[in-house]
Amino acid sequence: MRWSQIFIPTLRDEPADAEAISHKLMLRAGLVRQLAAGVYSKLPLGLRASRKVEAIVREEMERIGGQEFHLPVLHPGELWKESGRWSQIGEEMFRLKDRRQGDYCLGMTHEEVFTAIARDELRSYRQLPQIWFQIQTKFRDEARPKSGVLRGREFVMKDSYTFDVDFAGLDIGFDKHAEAYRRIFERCGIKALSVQAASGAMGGSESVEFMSVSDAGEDWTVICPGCDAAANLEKAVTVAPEVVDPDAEALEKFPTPGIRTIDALAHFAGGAPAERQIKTLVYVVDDEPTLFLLRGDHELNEVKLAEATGTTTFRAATPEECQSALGARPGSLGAVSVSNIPIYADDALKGRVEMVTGANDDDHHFRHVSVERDLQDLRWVSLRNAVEGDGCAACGKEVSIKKTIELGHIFKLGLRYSESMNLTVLNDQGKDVPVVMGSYGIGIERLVAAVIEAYHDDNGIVWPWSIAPFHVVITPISLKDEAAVEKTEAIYDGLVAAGLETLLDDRNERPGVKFKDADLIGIPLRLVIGPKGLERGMVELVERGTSEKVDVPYGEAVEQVRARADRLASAAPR
RNA sequence: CGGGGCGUGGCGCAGCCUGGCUAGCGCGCCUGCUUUGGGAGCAGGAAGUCGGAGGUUCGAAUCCUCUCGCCCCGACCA
Repeated sequence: MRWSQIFIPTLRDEPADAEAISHKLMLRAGLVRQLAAGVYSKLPLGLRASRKVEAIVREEMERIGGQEFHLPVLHPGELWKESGRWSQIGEEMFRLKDRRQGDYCLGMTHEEVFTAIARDELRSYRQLPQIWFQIQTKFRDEARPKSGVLRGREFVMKDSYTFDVDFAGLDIGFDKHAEAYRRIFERCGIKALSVQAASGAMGGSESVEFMSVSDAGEDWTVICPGCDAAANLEKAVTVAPEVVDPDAEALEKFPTPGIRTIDALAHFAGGAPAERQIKTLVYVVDDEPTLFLLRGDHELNEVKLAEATGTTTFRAATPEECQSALGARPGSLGAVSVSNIPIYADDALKGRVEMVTGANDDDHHFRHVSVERDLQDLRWVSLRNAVEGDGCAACGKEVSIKKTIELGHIFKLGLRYSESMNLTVLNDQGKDVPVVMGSYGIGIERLVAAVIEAYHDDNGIVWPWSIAPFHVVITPISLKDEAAVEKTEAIYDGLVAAGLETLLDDRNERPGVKFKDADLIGIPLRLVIGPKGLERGMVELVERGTSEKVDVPYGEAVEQVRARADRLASAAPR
């Protein structure tokens, strides 16, 4: 490909609207352009990179027996009403009406459609297992699109679905996907952690996320350096460093005028540091006031709250509701002697004595509180967010908490969709049984962006070989010397013939411009052909990643590039 | 949805508070000449409904009202 024949609108200035590095570079290198919030057009270079990722994904899906489909993006609302998600999902779904006022939506995921196909076509356990996948556009009306294509409202996803007659089959399909995903990310050059995750509204029993550590990420992942375990902060259960309490004394109420916060009480004479306080939070759970107790310096995790209570219908109580439930307003709330309200307590409070907590009497607190002595009917659960310094629940080693990009997510759905949508097959006993499903996704553009987050320097993108939109860029220093041009063309033809995706920078630009652009768009190998070298019969081969330069004889150029290419290509697994 | 910020030639910005000639600057773009190993120089040139609507005023990019869009923080996130 000649540079003059491919549209690569590079930008000198940093786009004002971009914050994330990958976002800036995707715009600057002419990979994408924004159409609306969270909606991006792929330009030729961006499309080439995406296609590389898609090809890897496709190969690995086929390796585990996946069969490629291509489903509609326009879905009848009826289908989503069957699964129940038409009403479950809120504003995140793009909905529309056809001319007859029928409900439709744009697919945000494809469980419903794949399940409908399976329901219509699968009759017998003998047809199972099936692994079905597609690479298709999804639409999600995100509340806050951000960071370029990292969180878009329209994006391409590889989604796949497994159909099995039993849960043992699901486990196999799930493990196959985990292995395929591991290979996909590795081939893309990404170190992806597999992370225990909350299933959310997706339903199902188990889910694993594939995370890439990056400041541009939006998820927090708790990582244990000892046993290699990792979990999403939403789910991670860790052990707080032990606190040594003094001997228990008798419960005592004391006045705390104007003290409303943990922090204020920590600085109040006669108060206590945050880790010696009990934080009492009141939520309305399924219309019932409910207490949640945490150590003063710990944060409530609402995903865990949902898990503990078994419902997603909850909200923080208003001050008025606190008043009517406990007799005091926020700032003076506590659980001492409370018995008519369900109380969930975070594990970190177990066995603690000499604590301070609200007295359910405005401007008063209790001190010398012994948790197990003074609080009744506690339901012990993990409620808090893990924090740095906590110990791994498995091996005890201190965990770290890192920002990560969610590249993939795999779910054991179980019977969630087969039951609601009536997908059954006959088993070997001739009995109708619901099909056991799994669902698995990888965001294509997000993966491209994550690669850029991981592979760039001050001058631009540094593509790994496997995803580079071109392998080699030829940079002629001058187009004036006809003999040099002829030699350049000969090398170009040779590289193309050798099967290398080669970009010939035939633009009549000054060398500096060409070098800058070549670095910016991140092509792994650059071949510089200029008068200086040609005088000596040499051309210069430069590696983008290492900046390593070698002079190679003109006559060996194609061969040498090929050798270098083979080395770069084999550095990543195939 | 709460909070903050920003919309001025293709890109990056100034001007706005304190209203006033033909709305500036850098980059890019076009033409010509010179140049050509890390974003060239000179000369000439094209290009802007100042996001939109309404209002105040003799006069609005500038003041007021409404509205649309985009970015960031948070909430949310199959």
